[in-house]
Amino acid sequence: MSHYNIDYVQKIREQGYRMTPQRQIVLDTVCEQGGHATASQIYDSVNAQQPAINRATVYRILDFFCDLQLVAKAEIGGQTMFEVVGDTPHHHLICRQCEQVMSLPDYHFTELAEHLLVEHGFEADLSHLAITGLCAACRSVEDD
Amino acid sequence: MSHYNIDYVQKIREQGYRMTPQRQIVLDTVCEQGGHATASQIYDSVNAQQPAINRATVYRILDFFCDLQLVAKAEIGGQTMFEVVGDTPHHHLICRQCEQVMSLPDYHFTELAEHLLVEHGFEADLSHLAITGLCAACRSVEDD
DNA sequence: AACCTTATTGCAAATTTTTGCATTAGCAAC
DNA sequence: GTTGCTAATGCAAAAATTTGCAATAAGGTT
Ligand SMILES: [Zn+2]
Ligand SMILES: [Zn+2]
Ligand SMILES: [Zn+2]
Ligand SMILES: [Zn+2]
Repeated sequence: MSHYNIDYVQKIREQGYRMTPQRQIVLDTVCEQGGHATASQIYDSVNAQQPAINRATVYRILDFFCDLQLVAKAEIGGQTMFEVVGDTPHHHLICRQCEQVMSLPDYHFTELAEHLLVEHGFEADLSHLAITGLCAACRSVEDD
Repeated sequence: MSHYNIDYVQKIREQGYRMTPQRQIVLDTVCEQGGHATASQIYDSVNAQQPAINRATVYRILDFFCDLQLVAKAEIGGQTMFEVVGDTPHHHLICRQCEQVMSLPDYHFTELAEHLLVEHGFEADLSHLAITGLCAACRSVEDD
């Protein structure tokens, strides 16, 4: 999952914010991570490359990227995870029993998005939802 | 929002867990709070009544109630909020611009739940979702 | 290239949340 | 009512996250 196809620098500047080396490194790191990573994991990785970058800075940058929707945050298995908002938006179904995490392409939610827009005028960011519940396997066990 | 109409004691015991005075007080407190409250706010309130109850205990109990689905947790406005799962399940639409929080009855999501069940065998807990996006008011401003 | 405005950073401290472990106390069985 | 098993609590320390503030630097302007 790379970010090089989005003009994130422009996206940052056109809102009056600034691009900094710290932000560049954090963004690169989140991208390299590929899947989901916690803030702490991302900090560790950033720290390994650039020990001078402060922990608070990394946390603030992750927050900032979420606001700009360059990065998505979701609670998965009791942990807050970060992931680049890439070219393939997706959602997750998380089993509360076996903790399994399934991924799901986002077209399943277009109907819902449409509904929220038409009936509530609300333009939902359905780019990375984490929904908990019981997976098929765990459901059949519960039926005993 | 009261919990006195659910047999939460049975729900706890039938899973092999125990009812304790600490759990009783935390549950009462979450109910009294009415709407959403952070773990810290709940601790403060518990602490005011029973200073002997430890902070870690309150955090563990909130987590426990979430697992049992007596309490729902959701990220709202950048904060993790707790709320009793009452007799009227609902969801929230949170505007990323003006931070406004709207409530929504849960029947809007039955279609989605159905879909996830039929196509993915996944029984979603759609009891308290928090969806971010842009509200109608903020959308019309952006169109300028 | 020098200058200005103010967004961003680093630092240190505060706050919040999690964790390991010894002790306590539910509650089921007798 | 006593006993026994083990879930749950308190405590203290660790880890994670947030915050206030002075110093720094991005990037638009001259
Ligand atoms: Zn994901
Ligand atoms: Zn499962
Ligand atoms: Zn709610
Ligand atoms: Zn709004």
